[in-house]
Amino acid sequence: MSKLPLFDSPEIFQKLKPYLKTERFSKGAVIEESGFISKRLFFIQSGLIRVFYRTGGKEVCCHFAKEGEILTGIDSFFTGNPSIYTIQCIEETVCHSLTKEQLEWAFDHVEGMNRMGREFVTYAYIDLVERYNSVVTMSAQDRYQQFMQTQPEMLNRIPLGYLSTYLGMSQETLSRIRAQKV
Amino acid sequence: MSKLPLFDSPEIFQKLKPYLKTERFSKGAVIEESGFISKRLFFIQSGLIRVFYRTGGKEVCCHFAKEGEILTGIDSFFTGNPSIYTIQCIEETVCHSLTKEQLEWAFDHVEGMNRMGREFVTYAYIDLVERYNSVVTMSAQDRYQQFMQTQPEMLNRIPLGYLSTYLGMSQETLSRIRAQKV
DNA sequence: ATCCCTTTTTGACTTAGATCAAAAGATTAG
DNA sequence: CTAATCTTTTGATCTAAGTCAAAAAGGGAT
Repeated sequence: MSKLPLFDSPEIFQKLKPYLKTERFSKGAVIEESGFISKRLFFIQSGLIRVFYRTGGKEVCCHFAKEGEILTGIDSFFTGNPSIYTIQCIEETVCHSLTKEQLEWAFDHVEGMNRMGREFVTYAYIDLVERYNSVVTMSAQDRYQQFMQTQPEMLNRIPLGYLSTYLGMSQETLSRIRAQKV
Repeated sequence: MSKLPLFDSPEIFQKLKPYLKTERFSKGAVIEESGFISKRLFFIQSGLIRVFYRTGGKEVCCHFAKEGEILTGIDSFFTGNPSIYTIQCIEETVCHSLTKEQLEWAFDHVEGMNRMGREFVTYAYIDLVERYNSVVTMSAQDRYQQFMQTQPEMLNRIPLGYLSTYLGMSQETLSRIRAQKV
């Protein structure tokens, strides 16, 4: 869900600080379960998180967020409907969170916050458009190559089974592509 | 790119009115060409527009926008880089437009504008996530069914060749699906 | 170490959807 | 109205990637 200037913006960070709730989650911990209303926006201090949903008996990862990034069950958080997404830690993770009410308050009262929110979502949107286009027009192999080039450091951090669903291919296919057998 | 409350929000509309440039484009007219910086945000009064990019010698539609909706070469408009998208009218179209500078001004000076912008992009994002998930997890047939159910009125307005690339399948496949031969 | 459990790889087979090519229908212009 | 052009359909292959199944490789715990 793209980078957020929060950690780079001391003024905003100072203003939000009193409201931020800091927590540590262990590897494998589920932070938010699907079926519930997403109540928090998370600013990740350290660690790695995946967002996935279940369909046809399978889990499909639709997002990974690591240190310095932000995430939420965006559908639910902004609409108030139960979320289809489950948020789970891939690594031990420390993050700060803000409730929706606090965020709304911040949008109205913290100078630059609304703009930051708008810019954040805009970049998230642009990222997603690229990802969308890549599934529609590129081969599985090319998608993997692209991921490898743009986020090589993630290859060792994300389990293959999660990555394959994120890239829109089966685990077997990803394994074969990695072994250059395709 | 989802609905925008502009036309439903008389106050905002009144404030923006002096800056809006109204134009009529004929069917097939190219409003913005790829390779250039997208300078305008369009509020569509009537008609139908497609946004596409070229890849591997083909045109891939990534968005359709009709009356009441808003669009822009979002990547370029917000980042200032040359756009990869071309915006073209599928039907004769009337729209109002705002330059980036005017929009920025509005974000800072028109009450409720920043929020509107943020909400607009948020809904656009949520829509896109669904679309993304549908290409990753659904069959071509199911994607067509879904489109048919959610926007049946568009079926007669969008040429098949455009729709197929939007749905991420070949024109032949879409034709066969429509004829229930798949 | 050894056992258990999870993740990854490999193999054999199937299939959805692509591609290529050509026919049939629509539109538009003169 | 007819020619020219664009759009859609149909048919015959072909192939990338999925599925199913089993073997191999890693990682923790005891």
